[in-house]
Amino acid sequence: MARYNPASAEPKWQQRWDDARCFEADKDPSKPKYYVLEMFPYPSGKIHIGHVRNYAMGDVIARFKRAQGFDVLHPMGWDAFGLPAENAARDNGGHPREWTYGNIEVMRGQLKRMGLAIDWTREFATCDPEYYVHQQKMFLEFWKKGFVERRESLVNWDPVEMTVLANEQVIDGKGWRSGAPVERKSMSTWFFKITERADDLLEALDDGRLAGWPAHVKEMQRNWIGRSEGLTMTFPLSGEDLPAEHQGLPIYTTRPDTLYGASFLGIAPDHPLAKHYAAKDHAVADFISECQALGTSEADIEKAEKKGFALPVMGRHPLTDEELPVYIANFILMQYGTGAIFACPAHDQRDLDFARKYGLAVKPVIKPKDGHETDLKIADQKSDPTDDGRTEAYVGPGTMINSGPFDGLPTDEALPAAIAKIAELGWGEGTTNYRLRDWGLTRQRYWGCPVPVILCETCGAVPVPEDQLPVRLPEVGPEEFKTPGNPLDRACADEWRICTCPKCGGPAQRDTDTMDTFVDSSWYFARFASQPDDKPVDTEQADAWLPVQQYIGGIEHAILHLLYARYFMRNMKDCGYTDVDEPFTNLFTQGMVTHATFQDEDGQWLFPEQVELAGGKATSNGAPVTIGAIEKMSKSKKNVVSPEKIADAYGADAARFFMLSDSPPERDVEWTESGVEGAWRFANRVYETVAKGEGLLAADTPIPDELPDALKAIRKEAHKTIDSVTGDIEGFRFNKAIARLYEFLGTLKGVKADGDAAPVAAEALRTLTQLTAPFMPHLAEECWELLGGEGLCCDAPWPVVEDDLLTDDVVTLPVQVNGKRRGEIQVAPDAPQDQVQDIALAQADVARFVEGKTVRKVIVVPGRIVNVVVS
RNA sequence: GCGGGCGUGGCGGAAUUGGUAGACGCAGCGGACUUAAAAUCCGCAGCCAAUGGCGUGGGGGUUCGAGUCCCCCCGCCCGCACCA
Repeated sequence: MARYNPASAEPKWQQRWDDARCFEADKDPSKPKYYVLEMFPYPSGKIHIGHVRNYAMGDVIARFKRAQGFDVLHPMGWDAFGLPAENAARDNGGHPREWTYGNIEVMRGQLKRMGLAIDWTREFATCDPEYYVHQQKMFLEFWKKGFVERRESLVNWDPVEMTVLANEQVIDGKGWRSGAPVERKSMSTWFFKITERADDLLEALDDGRLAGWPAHVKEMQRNWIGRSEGLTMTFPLSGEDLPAEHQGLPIYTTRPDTLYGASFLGIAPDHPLAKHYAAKDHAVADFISECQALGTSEADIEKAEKKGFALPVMGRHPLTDEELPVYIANFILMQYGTGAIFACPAHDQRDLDFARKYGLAVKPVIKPKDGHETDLKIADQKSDPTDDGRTEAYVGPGTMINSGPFDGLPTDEALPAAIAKIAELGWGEGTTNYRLRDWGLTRQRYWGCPVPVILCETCGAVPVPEDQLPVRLPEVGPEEFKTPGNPLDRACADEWRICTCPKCGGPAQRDTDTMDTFVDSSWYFARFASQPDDKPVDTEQADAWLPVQQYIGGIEHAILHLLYARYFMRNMKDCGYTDVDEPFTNLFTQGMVTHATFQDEDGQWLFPEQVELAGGKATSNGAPVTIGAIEKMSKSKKNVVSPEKIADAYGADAARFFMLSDSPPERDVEWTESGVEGAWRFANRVYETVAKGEGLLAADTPIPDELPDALKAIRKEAHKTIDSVTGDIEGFRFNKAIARLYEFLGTLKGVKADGDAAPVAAEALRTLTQLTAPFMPHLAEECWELLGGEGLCCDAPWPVVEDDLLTDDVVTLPVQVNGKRRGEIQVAPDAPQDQVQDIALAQADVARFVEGKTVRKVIVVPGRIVNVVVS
């Protein structure tokens, strides 16, 4: 018998699908719409196996939903702007554009080889001017509406990439790509005012709008937004040379209840007041630079010593009139709150550490709840009679003491009372604070979407008139990419950059910044749904598809991309482009593909294909090889496999199938050669099993109502398999769906396909083929053709379960004696309890353990289990 | 430190959510076919002192019955991290 040959079958069916335009969306308005999307790839050069897993998952959903009668949108495109293209031009010559489009060309071919059910008519790259022209238009619209603004601010400057980074792109004080320590620099750049939408972005996480998102992703976004309720209040300051603007110090606190425990005020090293004194006093300036050198990049910041510098000013407590010293303190962040705090050492650990170091007062104002009594000893201390000398701050709830009018109140009541009191006295008000910062959206790079703005000496920033859009990137020579920095800022771009102001006609320059690539990816999914020439989307058309019902991608985008896209969608809604605010109804974050690592005797990493595995030992050309940890595939450790080589050896179907078969999709999966071989074996067994029923579907014989038990059992298995595979696909349990397919294939092992058995075999083999189709679409078409099915398998409607075939006539019940399994009985599923009980007690294995004992109770759980309790 | 998640055979993982623990796959072992090997097919397979006992990181509890629920402990992973 001929074996299944993916090398010829796969291209053949891909061509047929193409010719029939099977996967183009929007063909049948009578069908319900379903939009499934995987995060689009960056055109780095070639597809890696992680892409295969990602797109295989989306493809299962796309094909499954299509078979279920949905009009499915499953598009593909390219997240094509970004720094690697410039780096490639720097290292290898050429232009970022050539590199990018060349890579797209290659990767498109590789993706097509996977046989994905994609509507390629909607493909675009974000570096296409036809795409970014609309992004520029929206930018200007957002600007007009006040969603975006240009402002002077301290930015995160990556000295290696020579560009600004968003806060989200700074990891441990280092650039997320370069790894270089980030510097702080003052610049005029553009910001999306995402903090204005912080509340709505936060609320949607909890109000059911994102019910289809994993809890941990929502939790990460919640933490990232970091909303806190508190009090902003101003402490009066007095001291030498204090300019008017510093005669009050605004601070932010989430613990206004501890206000009576204040013993000093603290400001961040880069606070304006600190700078004021730094200008006059070298000691202050030295201390500030010392703090900045320490930076936020210290890994063990937890242990970093609290340090401070006392300023020649005094604060006054508005409630108690006490004098409070003012310190520059290294643990205060300018970016959070007002960059200044009041410190209550008794009830904040950092404040306490600081107070102990500098001998400042520690005054408890909260009496801990019962059980914490020992935490508060009123001891004799010289500095403060209420200080008991402890080094651990009490941060829990309790009852207010030493707090004037608040004495006796529980802390949760003292908190709003303190805010009300301060507000009443006019010293401050209750405020909400966010950890989230506005999104600095521009980069000082060439290969990005140009900011469509002209900077005029007299008019300031002026929008490029709409009829002049898109502002295209100017052509610059390949040598420009060998120089660090932004070519748009250099003489090579003068012809483009130097222009006249559209407003006053005077001399002006273009903004040489380009947009962060996260802007490009914040709305691409909408453009997939609708791509008119004259506007970003046609609202009606886009909203017919949006929101994306199922979005699939890596957990690494849990914060950045997914938060930005949610934000951007809201801006688009306010501009009337859509009625949708949440772009992704259901989100699935898939795990990574990992692989064992191999090292030779010299510690050099080896590619998997350089290693022979036999009997648990690994060798390379006879030399011993150490098998290392199973890790995320990375070029540096060479633990990578090429999807192309796998497709050559086993076919795309086997690769896709194995990716989904071994682990739950949200977890990491280890790529193994033996695993993909298992998938290959499965494909062949399916083909050989189906081959027994050649032409059966063409015969189209009805299944008789009365069947022999053996044939009825096959029908039951088929329908149970339809039921479980359908549920497992819907629930993203692809590994379980595949286990069911293996099982079903096992039951069909010796199946007869002729005579009386033919109609049942036809149904069973058709079922096997169709249930396998979302995972192994090429094989399924080959089987479908073999069976004589009508048209293409991918067009056939999903099999429907006959419910009466899901129930059994006889069920096997385990029987326990005192909770231990002793035997089993066979009864009708609806047998009366006392009958089941009698049968159970009569069963020989059970009787043996009951003999000589008293039966106290018999528990019968219908259809499940029997438990006999004896003593 | 805070937040989230997890811990089941040699490995990846199932277990209808309180009801037969280990489905399915991988690796392993035995057999068939072959001169032989590969491939393929058939079978076995949690552990042990085996008609029984023990088993879901450890200890306790609730229950007729616990991988699943509750309490304590141990270990691992992820995110945030001097956020006032």
